[in-house]
Amino acid sequence: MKDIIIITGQTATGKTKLARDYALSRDGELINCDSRQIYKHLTIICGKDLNLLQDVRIWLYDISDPKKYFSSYDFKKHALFAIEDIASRNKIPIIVGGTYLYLKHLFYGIETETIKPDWKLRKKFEQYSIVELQKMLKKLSVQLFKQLNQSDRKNPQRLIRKIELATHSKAQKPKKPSQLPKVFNVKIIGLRFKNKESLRNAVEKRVAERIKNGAFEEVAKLLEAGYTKRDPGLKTIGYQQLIAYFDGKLTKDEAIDQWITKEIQYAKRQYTFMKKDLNIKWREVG
RNA sequence: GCCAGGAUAGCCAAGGUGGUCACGGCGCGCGACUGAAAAUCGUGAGAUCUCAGUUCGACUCUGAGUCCUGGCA
Repeated sequence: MKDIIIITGQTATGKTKLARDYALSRDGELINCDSRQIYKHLTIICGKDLNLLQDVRIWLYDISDPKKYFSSYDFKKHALFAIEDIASRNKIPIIVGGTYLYLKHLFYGIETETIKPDWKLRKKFEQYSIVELQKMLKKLSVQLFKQLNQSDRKNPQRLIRKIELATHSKAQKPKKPSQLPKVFNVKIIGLRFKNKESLRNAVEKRVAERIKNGAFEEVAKLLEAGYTKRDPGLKTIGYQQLIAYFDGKLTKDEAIDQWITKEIQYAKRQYTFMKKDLNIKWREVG
């Protein structure tokens, strides 16, 4: 059995640093599993720590354009390739990042993964109301609608995805999902904060640092280059708030406060999602 | 000091010829989430400035007080 180490957990817990330590001490290579660090040009606000990683190889960094959508399926494909490459050279793959959906997809697979996004369809239904989307889905497949929980029934993104599945299921039968081969001995480490205070402290400190490092300048440059708040890569905490500031919708202080708040809320959501995975071994920080 | 306006949850804020559980938004708590996930969504707990009066009943009307905002001095 070959070892593979996963380092995930809440934002701002120091995952990258821990991953680097492992990579150095156990001769490993990193695979990024942070849905934002996938993107080129997003550096300061999403915290690519290039200094920390000078002596370690990292995969899946800066591989997609912020205007392009990058899915958990895309991640899985790239990650499987990297894992195989790393392991074939007898090094240890170390996956690091807080995007649990990506990990979930990689480890446990997704049954409907062969039905790919239909952008024309998504575009079309974007403007539909919840009620209209629900009607549409019920018309196509009462079954799929019934399987949705209370929350998903009012979630436009998920309703649209289900409509997508319903309209394409006839043409493409889902094959067996591919996922991480069982030959690996997987160790998942999750980092989480001891309490709310330590989380808030860490986030505040990190935001202040990123502002000092040029967060505002980074956003200005992206806007100048033609990126907008609607681009997949920029639908990201930090960028959204600073863009609102540049648009005159928020004051500087409001933008910074909201950035911090959203980051804290995100950390909470991450843990809510991850704690259901009993394979994660938790370590507290803060 | 005078005139005018205002005081509703941690913050912003609607309301009604006086009558069951006072509209929302943000934040906060909890949760969902199988090709958008730093996304998207569900759900819960929080309030009528103080005192007195009118009334069967006042957050809503009257009076006094306190505080805030603008104008005049």
